[in-house]
Amino acid sequence: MPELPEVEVIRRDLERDAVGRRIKEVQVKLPRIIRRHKTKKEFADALIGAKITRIDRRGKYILCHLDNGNVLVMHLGMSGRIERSTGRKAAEKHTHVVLKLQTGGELRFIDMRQFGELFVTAGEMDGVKELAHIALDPLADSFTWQVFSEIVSSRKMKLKTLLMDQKFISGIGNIYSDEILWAAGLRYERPSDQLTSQEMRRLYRAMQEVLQDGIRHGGVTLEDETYRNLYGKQGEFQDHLKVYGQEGKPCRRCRTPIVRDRWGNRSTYYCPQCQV
DNA sequence: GTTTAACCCTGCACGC
DNA sequence: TGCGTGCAGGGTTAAA
Repeated sequence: MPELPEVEVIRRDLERDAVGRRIKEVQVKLPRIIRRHKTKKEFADALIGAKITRIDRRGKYILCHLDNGNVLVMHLGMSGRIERSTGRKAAEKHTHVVLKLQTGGELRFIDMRQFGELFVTAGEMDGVKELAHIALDPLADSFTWQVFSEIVSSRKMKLKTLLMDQKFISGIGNIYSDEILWAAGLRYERPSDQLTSQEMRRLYRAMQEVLQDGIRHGGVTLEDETYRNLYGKQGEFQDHLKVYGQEGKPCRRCRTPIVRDRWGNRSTYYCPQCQV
């Protein structure tokens, strides 16, 4: 569920609240979450005593840079979240990893569906090798209209597949891809190499605007309430969704009922009238 | 190169 | 009440 905007909201929270703090103790309650490591000890030893110096984001991955040269990489999967706690409140169900901080308090990794993961790796000059396949961030300054245009037009893929493919564009998932395509007035199955230059510009602008809007509204918290920010607050962008989850409701542009298609094993929502 | 399906997982809704 | 089934979905992988 967490996509680029939700992850960015958490990144900003962590930047405010975790940078400068030292990790005192690491508890791993579910080894599956640190599946890239052979043992809990290997994971914990790479973290204990280290100070968090910077928080970055690469697509849907959060990168906590440490003063020992390591990087703690976190992916929230579908239902993961990170909670800042004083440590006094009992850990809620599905709390799988706890990082206790030297100055008090702790960071808890909570994930009902266990698709999320944490791992520690050596930081390198040009990033983290495990994330080498993750494409440029669509909100990065270097992700220009020209770069986007080249990515889209040089492939023959359905637009939604392309938007969601982390190798080409990072951070977009099922919810935001539907919203971006609605904002651009384009159908999810349109071949990426057959857009007019006007359509291409609309798609680029829609991508930037929808993602920024998502961040501004604190991300999307659906009815399952799995997504919260670092302090447990829900997002508000679900109240601004134009198509995702809006099946049968009138399109905000043309009043035509929004349609839901089963596409692969995902749902996709669109307006059959104004998305062409 | 691109598409499709299966897999991982839990909670919930639904039908019988 | 209780059981089985299907669904939600991100990323990876294998097969088509």
